[in-house]
Amino acid sequence: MEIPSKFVSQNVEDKWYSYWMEKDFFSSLPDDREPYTIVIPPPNVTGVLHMGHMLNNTLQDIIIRRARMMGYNACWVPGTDHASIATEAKVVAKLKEQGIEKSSLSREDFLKHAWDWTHEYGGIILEQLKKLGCSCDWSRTKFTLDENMSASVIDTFIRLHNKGLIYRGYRMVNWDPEAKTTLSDEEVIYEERDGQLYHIAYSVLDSDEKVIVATTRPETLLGDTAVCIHPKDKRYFHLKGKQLVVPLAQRKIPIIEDDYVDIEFGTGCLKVTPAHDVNDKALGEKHQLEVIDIFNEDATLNHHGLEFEGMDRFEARKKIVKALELSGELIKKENHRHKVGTSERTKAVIEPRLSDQWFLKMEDLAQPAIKSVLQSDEIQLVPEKFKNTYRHWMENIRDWNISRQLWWGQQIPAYYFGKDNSQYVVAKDKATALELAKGASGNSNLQTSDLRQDEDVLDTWFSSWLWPISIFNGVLEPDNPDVNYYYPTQDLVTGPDILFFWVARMIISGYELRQEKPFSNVYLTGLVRDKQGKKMSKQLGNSPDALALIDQYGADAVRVGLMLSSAAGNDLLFDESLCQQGKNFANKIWNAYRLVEGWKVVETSEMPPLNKAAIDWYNNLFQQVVNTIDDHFSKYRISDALMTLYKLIWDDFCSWFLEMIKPNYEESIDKATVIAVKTLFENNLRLLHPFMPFLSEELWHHIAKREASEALVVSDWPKALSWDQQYINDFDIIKQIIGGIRNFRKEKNIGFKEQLTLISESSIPHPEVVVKLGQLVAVIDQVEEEGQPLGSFRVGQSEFFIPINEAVDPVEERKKLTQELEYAKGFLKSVEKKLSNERFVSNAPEKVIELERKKAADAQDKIDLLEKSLSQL
RNA sequence: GGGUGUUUAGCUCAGUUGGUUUAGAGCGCUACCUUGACAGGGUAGAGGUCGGGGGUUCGAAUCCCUCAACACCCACCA
Repeated sequence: MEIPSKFVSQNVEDKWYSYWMEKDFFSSLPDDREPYTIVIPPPNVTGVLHMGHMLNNTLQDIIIRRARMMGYNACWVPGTDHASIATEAKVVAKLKEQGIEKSSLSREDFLKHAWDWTHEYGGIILEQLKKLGCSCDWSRTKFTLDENMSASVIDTFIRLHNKGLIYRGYRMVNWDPEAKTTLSDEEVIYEERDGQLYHIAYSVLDSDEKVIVATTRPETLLGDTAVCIHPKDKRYFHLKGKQLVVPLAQRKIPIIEDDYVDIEFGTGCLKVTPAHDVNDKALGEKHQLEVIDIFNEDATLNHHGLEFEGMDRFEARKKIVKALELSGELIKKENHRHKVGTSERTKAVIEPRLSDQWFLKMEDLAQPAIKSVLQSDEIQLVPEKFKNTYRHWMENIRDWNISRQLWWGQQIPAYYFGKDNSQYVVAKDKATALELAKGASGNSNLQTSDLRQDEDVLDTWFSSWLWPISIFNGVLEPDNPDVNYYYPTQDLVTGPDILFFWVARMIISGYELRQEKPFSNVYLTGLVRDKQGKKMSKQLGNSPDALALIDQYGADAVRVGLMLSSAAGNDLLFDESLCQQGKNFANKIWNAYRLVEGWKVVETSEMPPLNKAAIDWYNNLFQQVVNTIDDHFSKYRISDALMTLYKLIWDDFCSWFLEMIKPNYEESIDKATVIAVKTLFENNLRLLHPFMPFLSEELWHHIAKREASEALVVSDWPKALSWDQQYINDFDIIKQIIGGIRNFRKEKNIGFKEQLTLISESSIPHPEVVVKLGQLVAVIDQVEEEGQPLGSFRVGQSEFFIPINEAVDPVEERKKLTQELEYAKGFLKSVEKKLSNERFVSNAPEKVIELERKKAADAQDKIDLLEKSLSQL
């Protein structure tokens, strides 16, 4: 026997993955079967596999492998996302290392570098997913910047623009001065920081009076165009209509009144800087104030910055505070803790900035998406608790800023022309744009060179929101066979952190573009956290190396480790010991196989009754478990499904079933039993395959030599049939009996099998309890026979004793029994109290009362028994 | 500031419309057994006033109120 005593995963993983790929088990084409489709949440093309990916891709693989075995046309479409900001930031950083500034490159040259980068590192993550065992249809791999995918994005932009849903607006946006781009609200992270609140004196024009204004950002005073007071603030009544002088800048600005101002905060005076604050912008518009933008795009001061021109904003702040101190206009500084918006990607402090941006109107688009999740249940969120979050966001949805000042992505298909580029048209290419522009301007002499395409690209999410449609080319060819067959998909598995960025928007685009939901179920995983409870992420660097884990424990073990305790929507505190548990499990199964394989088989002998009983029992138990597991799957309780299987295999199959079947040392076993055991083993492997694909496939081929068409990956998921519960109940009793006897194994020095035989051949004269299991008969009697009690066992809630010829310590036994008796009496008392409660009897359902009566009767029986036993001790 | 959710054994979590739960699982722990499948395996056991307080009910981990801690989301007050 050369089978190693431990399961070695590495070779097995490579072997079977390439086998599956070679035999083309994962790819899918439309046929007459029912489709089961999952689209992968596309990871960042230059990303590396982390725990979050492992978690949600394992889930998807489990679901799709089971679907495949259930006879669906399973199709899991993989792909990657261009992740405009993140990738561009990486490319810029890399170029910087080489001494190249982005600003020194043309758009074309930069994109060339970006593509080089993508080709070099892109797809690494997909290779890593293969290591994990992901059974994606790799022939369908998509990238959000593929030609067709980009064309789909442009097409959608044009379509929505022509519907009047996309518009251009001069808006306050989140500006990342580091990346020199706008960020969506979702990409801004607010951090608590200690700052200072500066009280600055503004002189009232033609008066000696000063007005004190509080601000956390003194440098923006250079862009002040008013100071605002509350109209009912008595302290400042006399200032109404007057003008102030901005310190340093010496500009004259008006005092305006607005009840927006909080009288209580600071000094009750608010400096208004329309160019650099969202609220100030609103005030500015209301009161028609001038807008003075004091920053360049990298947040250094521009020509409005006086002598501070060219300085970085934080540098300028220091200098300006100093200058105000010198001039006596800085009245006081106080510590002030406030929140500062930072860029998710570059960590730079974001700057509110006014600029031209493209927006998508969301309110109307959101309606079908609200309905399908919250009213019609066309789309199920798992777990349901996310419905509330979803509702809250959708009902307060704001227009989506879809432009980004980047180069890496789909360039916005808007073409400007005319005087100062004041006009524009939207078209899929320059030639079409030219025609449109000629029409729009009435100038038929326009040339291609008169058109200037918008410099910005579209938000990455504006391409990924089309993902379930565009990967089947359903945007450009809405009627093609693929999209008609695969769309809508079944399940989406992703993290709750992108419920809005992505999930909600896919639902919106699905209804807008195809009038149909993109998927039926959304399984939201938890975030993977480390032991300290911190979110695991690349940025924090606390994520364990996913591939190292696979190397160390094996892919199957890591999959099991991740699944073991990760209920949907609950965060998972990742602990490597779970992988060890997975590895132990793999090893256990491996060795169970070694045991079976090592048996000496005899063709001639008959199957002993005990084996027959055990096989019947396990068959029934198996059916019950299949039903349970299917039920767990239908509720997306993957973790529970695995735990159920884990217990079936470890406890019932290995610890009970195989122990009963296994021949004594040096003895042989009949062929019929071995065949039956191997069939049961195979059934176990079928259930196991989605969770542990490599190990299960390996053993599947050890058990029998099989053709490709018979591989486990494409075999049948066990059908959930009915079972005889009596078998299972009876065996539970047998287990308890044996458990009771086993305690005395040492004294008796007999094996497991003899124990069973002992029971089955027992010839106690007046049996009070007889349990039948197939042909196995356990006969149990109370201790009133000539023998001394050797051991006790419980059946249900009753305690019984087996007469055996060895004595137990009577003192210990008495103590134990007395304890049991007191407990039983207490219990009976509580039940009787309940039963004597009139309100209970008159109100509780018949079923419940019946149950209580039974409890009482059982307890009484037990008390009688115990008392009898005690008196005999 | 607004919202949502979580709080059950040492750890990670189940507990489905209040009633077969005198609260369960896995891991861990303790004791004993076992060296011919399994540097492991088996059996048994300990361990929880279900975050605190109040209420509804014949009956509450489960429903209501309140307080506390934690997490996340949204908005962002100079």
